[in-house]
Amino acid sequence: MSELKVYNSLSRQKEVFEPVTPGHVGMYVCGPTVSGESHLGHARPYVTFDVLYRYLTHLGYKVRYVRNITDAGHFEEEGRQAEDKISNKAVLEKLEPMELVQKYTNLFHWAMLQFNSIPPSIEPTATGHIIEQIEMIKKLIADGYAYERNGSVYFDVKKYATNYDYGKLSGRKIEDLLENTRELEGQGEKNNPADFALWKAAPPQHIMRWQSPWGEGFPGWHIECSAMATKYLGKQFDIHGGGMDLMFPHHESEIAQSTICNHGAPVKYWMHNNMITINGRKMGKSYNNVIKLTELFSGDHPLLSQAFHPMVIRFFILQSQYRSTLDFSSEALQASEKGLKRLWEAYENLIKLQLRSNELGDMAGDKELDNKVNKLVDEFDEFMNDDINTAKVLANMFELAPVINGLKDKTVNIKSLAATTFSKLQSQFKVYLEDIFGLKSVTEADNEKLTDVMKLIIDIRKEARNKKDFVTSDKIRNQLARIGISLKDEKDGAISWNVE
RNA sequence: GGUCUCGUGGCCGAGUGGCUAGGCAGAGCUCUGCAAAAGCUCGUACAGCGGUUCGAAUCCGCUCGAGACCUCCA
Repeated sequence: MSELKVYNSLSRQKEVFEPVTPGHVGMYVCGPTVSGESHLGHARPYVTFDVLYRYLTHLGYKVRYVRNITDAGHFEEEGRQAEDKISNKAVLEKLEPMELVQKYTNLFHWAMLQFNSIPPSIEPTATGHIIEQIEMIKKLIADGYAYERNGSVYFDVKKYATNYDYGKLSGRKIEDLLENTRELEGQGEKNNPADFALWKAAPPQHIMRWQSPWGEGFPGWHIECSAMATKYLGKQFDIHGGGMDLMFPHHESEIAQSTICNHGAPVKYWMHNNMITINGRKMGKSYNNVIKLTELFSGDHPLLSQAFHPMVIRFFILQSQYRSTLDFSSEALQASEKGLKRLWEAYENLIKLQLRSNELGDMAGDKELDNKVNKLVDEFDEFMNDDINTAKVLANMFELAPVINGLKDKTVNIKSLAATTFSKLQSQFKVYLEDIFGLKSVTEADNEKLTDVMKLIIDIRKEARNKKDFVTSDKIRNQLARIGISLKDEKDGAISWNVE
C-alpha cells in the first residue's frame, strides 16, 4: 500500500506523513469563535479534519485531536450594536458575555452532532487558559521579543524577523509588512504596525477582563492557540489545520510565538482547507453572504429552494478536494442530495447481498469485472493517501454502484465475482462510507411498529396486484407517497419502502 | 498597490505531459399493469493567443477574466 502524503502549506508541496512520535499523531485545528452562529463556510474545516482524524485513526494511529473554542476577546452578538452601557448595567447583565458564549458553543456542538463529526479529544477554551497565555507572554518579554505599552503587550515582529523567517508560511516578505502604512486604531502604541497584540489592556467598559502583570485586560487572538497547542500537544506536534484565511496573520504569528517560547518550529505539517464560495465569492460575514447552518437545515433562506440534510452537506463537502474552493448553490446541493441517495441505496443493496454471498466461489466467473472491482476498491486507499482525495474515492464508489445494483437485480451474476473480491467490496464500502467519511443514512431510523404496519399494507397491496386490482394498489401507493413513504415494486416481485 | 491562487461540457467538480474521472440536469432505450427505482447508450469540455514537445487541459510566455490574503474571518 502507498503511504500517506499530505500537502504541507509550509513547503507548498505534498510530503510523506511521518509523525513526530511513531504511532501517535498530535493534531490541532482552529475551532470556532463563539460569538455568533456557524455558517456553511465553517462546516468545511470541521468536516475535512474530522475525516482526516477518522482516516488517521483508521490507519492505526493513536490520535490526540485538539480543537479550541475561542470564547475570549471582544465581540458582540450579531445584529446587536455595541450599545453596552456596561457600567450602568445590572450584575445579571454583566454575566452576559459568558451566556452568549455558552449559547453559541451549544449551538456549535449541536451542529457538529448533526454532521456526525466526532468530538475532539480535547476542546480547550481560551478563557480556561488565561494563566498559560500569561505565562507564555512573560516568557516572550523575558526573551526580548515582546514589549509592554500602556498595559498592552505586543510581539516584536521586526526583531523576530532578524533571526527568523516571519512570513514563510503565508509567503509574505517582511519588508512589505514593515512598510505597510495602513492606518488602524491602536497602531500608535506599537513600535511597528506589523507587531501584533499578545495582551490588550481592557478599556473600562470591557466586561471580559482578567488580572495580569500588566494590569486588567484580555489575551490577544493568536496566543491562545500557541498556549493550548503547546500544553496539550507539546513543543512540536504533527498537524495544525484550519482555513486558508487563517494563514496570515493568525498562523504566521502562532509560529513566531511558539518558535521563541519552545525554541523550535511548533508544527510539522500545516494543512489548510480552501473556502466555500457563493457566486465565486468567499462566504464570510464581511461579505454579508453567509448561510447559517440552521438556515441550511431548515431551508429558511432566500437562496435555498429547500431544506438540506446535514449528511447532504457533508457529502457535498466531500465531493471536492479540500484544497479547492467549493462553490455553493442550491442547485449544487440538490445534485449532491440525489447523488448521495443513489449511492446510499447501492450501499444498502450491497449489505443485503450478504445473504447470497454463500453462492460465491474462489474463482471469479467474470475475470474482467472482478479485476475492475478490485481496482476500483483498491484505489480508495491510494486516493486517500494522496492528500485526502475524498472526491476521487466517491467517484470510484459511483462507478461501483451499477455493478452492485446489477448484482441485486440479478442482471449481473453474483458468481462473476470471487468471494474475496465481494467481501472486500463490502467491507471497504462500509469502512469508507461510515467509518472514514462519517456518513449515515438520511432517512429516519426504522420504527418497529411502523415496520409491522408497512408489512401489513404491503401484503394487502400485493394481494390487490395479484388480483389485478390496480385501483386499490395505486391508491395505497399514492396515499403513502402523500404521507412521505415511497413504495417500489422490485423486479423479483418484492416491494420495498422508504421514508422520504 | 503588494503577494498569491484559479479559470474544465447547462450546473457542481476530479485530473498536472499520452490511457479523454464522477455527480446532477438533458436525450434515447430496456425492464414494468402503471409509477418509481435501477440498468444501458449519448453529449468529446478544458478562458484566448503564441511557444516547448512526437504528443498539453496538464509545462513556459503574454492577454483577458475571477477570486483570496495584506484588517476580524473556516
